[in-house]
Amino acid sequence: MSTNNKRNVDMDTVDRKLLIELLRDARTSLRRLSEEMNVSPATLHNRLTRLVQEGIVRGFTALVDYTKLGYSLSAVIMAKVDGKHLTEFEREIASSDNVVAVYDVVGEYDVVIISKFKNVEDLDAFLKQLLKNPKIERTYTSIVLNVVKEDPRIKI
Amino acid sequence: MSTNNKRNVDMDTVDRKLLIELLRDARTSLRRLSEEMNVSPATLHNRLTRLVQEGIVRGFTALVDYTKLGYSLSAVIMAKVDGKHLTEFEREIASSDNVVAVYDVVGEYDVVIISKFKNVEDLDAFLKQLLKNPKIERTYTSIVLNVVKEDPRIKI
DNA sequence: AGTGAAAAGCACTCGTT
DNA sequence: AACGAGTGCTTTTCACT
Repeated sequence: MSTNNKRNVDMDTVDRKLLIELLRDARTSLRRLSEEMNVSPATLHNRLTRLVQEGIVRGFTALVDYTKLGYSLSAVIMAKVDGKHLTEFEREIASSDNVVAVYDVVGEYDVVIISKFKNVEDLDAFLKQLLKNPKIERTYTSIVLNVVKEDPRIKI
Repeated sequence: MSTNNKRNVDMDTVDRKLLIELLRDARTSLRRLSEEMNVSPATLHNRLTRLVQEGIVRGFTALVDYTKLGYSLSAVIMAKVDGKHLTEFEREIASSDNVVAVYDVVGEYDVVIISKFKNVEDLDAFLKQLLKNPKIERTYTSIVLNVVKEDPRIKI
């Protein structure tokens, strides 16, 4: 009954180096990279197309300092949810504009939600909306005082 | 004694639209965008340079499906840390290759850590290393069974 | 699957307003 | 601060291997 159809993929040195460089700077030019790597630009273009098609690369984005845009408030919310409705609840919560991450976890709680807000009112409204959901048995909210690190990149 | 020198910045419609488009696709061309927006490519180029200089844009990256690269294990770790050493501890933990996020929170715990691993052994080693740190009074680890959502982009 | 070559597209700079 | 135009890069395609 798992819906997880992900599989690990063969990646050679070229794919790996390409991925590392795009993680470092998504706007870098394939041409310059191709010179460094002693392959043709066309090859890198093909490799990148394949990485995107296979879903290894989900897209390219700008990393933004949200505090400078007024999103000064983050929250880590843990919730215990009625098992029958967990998947539905997660889908619901993941579609929210304020939510950057949703993790299905094991332990005292079932879901961990990372969310961002412009002010206390917005966070309050989000939490109130959440709490009136009858699928939720219990929540624990940690208000984030300081985002020490937030970077989707890990060393691959 | 705050080290938070972040400030909110004036962003007009052009900045905002540029940012939204780069969040959507960081490899998009400024020229095409400039046509959509009825400004010159040179203006967009200047705007983007300014956004980067001001630190609103921290960089550009590829969004990667880490499960497809073998990082099938994530963990949400909460820690209660001796107050005197909190900042030092956070700096330490944030520099780890396996850590994508570190949040300074208020409540029962002081720090929330989001981390990724290839296997149970690596997670185990990370946790053991963490637990032998005398600054830590208490931890709570939630093993992530499923990453429902993980996307640094919020609607701005 | 990788390549070179060519055409189309693009970034970046600078002088002008 | 925004622009237009020019120069040199870059992507993308495609026929060939």
